[in-house]
Amino acid sequence: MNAHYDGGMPRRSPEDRSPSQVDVARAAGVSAQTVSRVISGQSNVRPETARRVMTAVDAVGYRLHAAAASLASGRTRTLGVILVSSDRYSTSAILLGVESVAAESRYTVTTASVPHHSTPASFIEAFERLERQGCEGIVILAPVGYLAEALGTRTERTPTVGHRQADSMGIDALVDQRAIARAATEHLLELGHRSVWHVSGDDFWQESKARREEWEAVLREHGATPPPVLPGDWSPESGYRAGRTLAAIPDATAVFVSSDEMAFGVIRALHEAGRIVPDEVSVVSVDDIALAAYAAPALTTVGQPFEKVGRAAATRVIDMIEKREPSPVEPLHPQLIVRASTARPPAPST
Amino acid sequence: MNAHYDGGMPRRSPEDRSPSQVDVARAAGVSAQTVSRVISGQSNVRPETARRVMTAVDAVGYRLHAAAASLASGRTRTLGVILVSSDRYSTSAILLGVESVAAESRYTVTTASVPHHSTPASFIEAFERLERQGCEGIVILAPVGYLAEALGTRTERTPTVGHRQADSMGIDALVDQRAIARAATEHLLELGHRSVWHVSGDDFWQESKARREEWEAVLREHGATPPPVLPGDWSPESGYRAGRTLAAIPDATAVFVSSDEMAFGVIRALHEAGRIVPDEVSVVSVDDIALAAYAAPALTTVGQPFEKVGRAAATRVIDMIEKREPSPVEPLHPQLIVRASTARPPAPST
DNA sequence: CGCAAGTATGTTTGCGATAACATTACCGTG
DNA sequence: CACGGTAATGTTATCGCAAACATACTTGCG
Repeated sequence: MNAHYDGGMPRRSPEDRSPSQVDVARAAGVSAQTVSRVISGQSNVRPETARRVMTAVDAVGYRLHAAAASLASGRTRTLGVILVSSDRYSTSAILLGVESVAAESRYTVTTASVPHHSTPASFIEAFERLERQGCEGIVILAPVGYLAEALGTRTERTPTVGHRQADSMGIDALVDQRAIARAATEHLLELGHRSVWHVSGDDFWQESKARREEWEAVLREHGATPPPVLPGDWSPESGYRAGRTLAAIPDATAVFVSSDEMAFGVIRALHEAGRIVPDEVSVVSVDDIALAAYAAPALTTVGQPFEKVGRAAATRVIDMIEKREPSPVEPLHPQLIVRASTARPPAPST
Repeated sequence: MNAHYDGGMPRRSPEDRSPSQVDVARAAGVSAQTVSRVISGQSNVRPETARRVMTAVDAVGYRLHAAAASLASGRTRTLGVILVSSDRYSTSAILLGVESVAAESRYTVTTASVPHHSTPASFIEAFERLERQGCEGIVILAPVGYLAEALGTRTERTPTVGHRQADSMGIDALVDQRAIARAATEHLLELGHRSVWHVSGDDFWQESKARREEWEAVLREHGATPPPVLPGDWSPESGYRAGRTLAAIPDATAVFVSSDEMAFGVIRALHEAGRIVPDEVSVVSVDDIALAAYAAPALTTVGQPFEKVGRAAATRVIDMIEKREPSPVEPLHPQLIVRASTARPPAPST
């Protein structure tokens, strides 16, 4: 760690400075303020003048000095993204969505990764780092359950959006996690399974809880008693452990697994125990990662429109920052993709 | 797209301003400049004074105003990262590495994603966007072959790491891609296979080419003629297509696949064609993603230390920015992980 | 025609930090 | 003990831009 970040650098000499609005102004024969107005797209400028300024901008090769603009205006036009650096796939797709909206609105995106298995402290650290860096809004791609609580009033200072559900805690829901659980569970029930087991995600994550609750609710609606939850943590390993447990339960004919990656583990455990998927046990998971179609058997899974989620999240924070009415957002529906890991339950062997 | 990004915002009134170095100075009974010196860790300050200042910093809740510092010093302390938004999942691990080094050196990281299948133009666009935003250095997590060429002299203005530059600067050079190909190919040869086929990555990527060349070289060293390359693009789908081709070739008993994700596709195609992995065909791939151990069969693969790659890349750009001697970098060795997708070749069926 | 209400532009000031320069305090030495 | 040198601190100018305020120059309407 560099305790001292800078020994000081000499000021650049005036000649090699990059052109400023003053230079543009001179070239265009207007005042610097008018240049500023043209650059920031204000309206009270004659089109003819604006054109002259833009020509001068090109001529002298002017580029807005972000720091100066920020200092003068008190705005940084920066969005922060907190992402969990894990092997989970959704992240980069969401980030792409966030960035493209940000770029359209002339915002910059800075990121703060937290390691895969993180404590509340690392999220707080990341959040504060982004705040320190002057982010005007923050998108959290890891709405861990305790997050709203851990972050406390920080989210009041800085508009914050999470891409998944955090019930009314200021981090808004974008994709309906309950709909995911419902689609998955009902699919299995409709195939004729009497009950559905569940391998949950890390309890840490809010969405994990939402899915579990909805899975329970759906089972109850259909008159089934939810079996105990098999706890997972999103990793394939945890899926494998859950799968071993499950394999030992002859009655179990269907599982709803909270992520594709865990489903890989579950299926392997089942396979090793000699239980055939989907003939003996059906598996539905969530995410539709690229590999889902290449599992053996190919996974039936509930997909989420990740890039759109990112776009929606960014749109929302920007609305909050600029205190606008929330823009209409196209609904983000999860989608069940039926492949080969689900089937009708086996005929009772009696 | 918001053509006009700002209608103008009123200046904040003096009361709700966050504390500045002047406020700290007042509280500590020193000059603002001394506060600045303490904050930026310069040496000519009595320890006692520094302590008083730090106490005052805490007391008034001071935080450095990045934009102001940037304007005054002419430095932004910002690193840009260009990343290809794909399901490939090395990305987030590398990003984490970059960020942690950046944070240690008090740099900020901003990202520019480009879509999965991108033209040179989108890279240039991303690069220029980062330059416009004032990044002092750029890390490109997409060692695309043509990139050095496409970027041209831009990389002279802004220190850049990540593509081949003088053959020693690139990400691809941070981890020896040839060593990866060698480890994989020799492993198969040592098992007794006469020849090894190859499913390549996207030709677009520099590392893809390096691996292919080394695979050829190793085969030649062992007196084998390299069979034609089966072209892939990193996606599981492309692996599947290559796998179908491969399945139709009875002689083929071993493949080196340039990514785990493609290996999933290859194995599925082989399986569908009734060719058993590893009994009839051995498969080695690259990356060691979390799911590699949960493929059926578990993948033998060559792992890369992604996070360390990120750390090394960031360390290097920062060295370049600050015109220091390159810091010593711990060597980044790929590692062969033998699991269940490789075996001795089948006995000749004659 | 005269005056209010805009519209387009210019002038001045301030954002918060730091580089450059100025000053003071303190040291050892011939 | 006067002198030069260095370490610690203070003073001033400046970075590039946009807000606030000031000034021309339009337009519309009674």
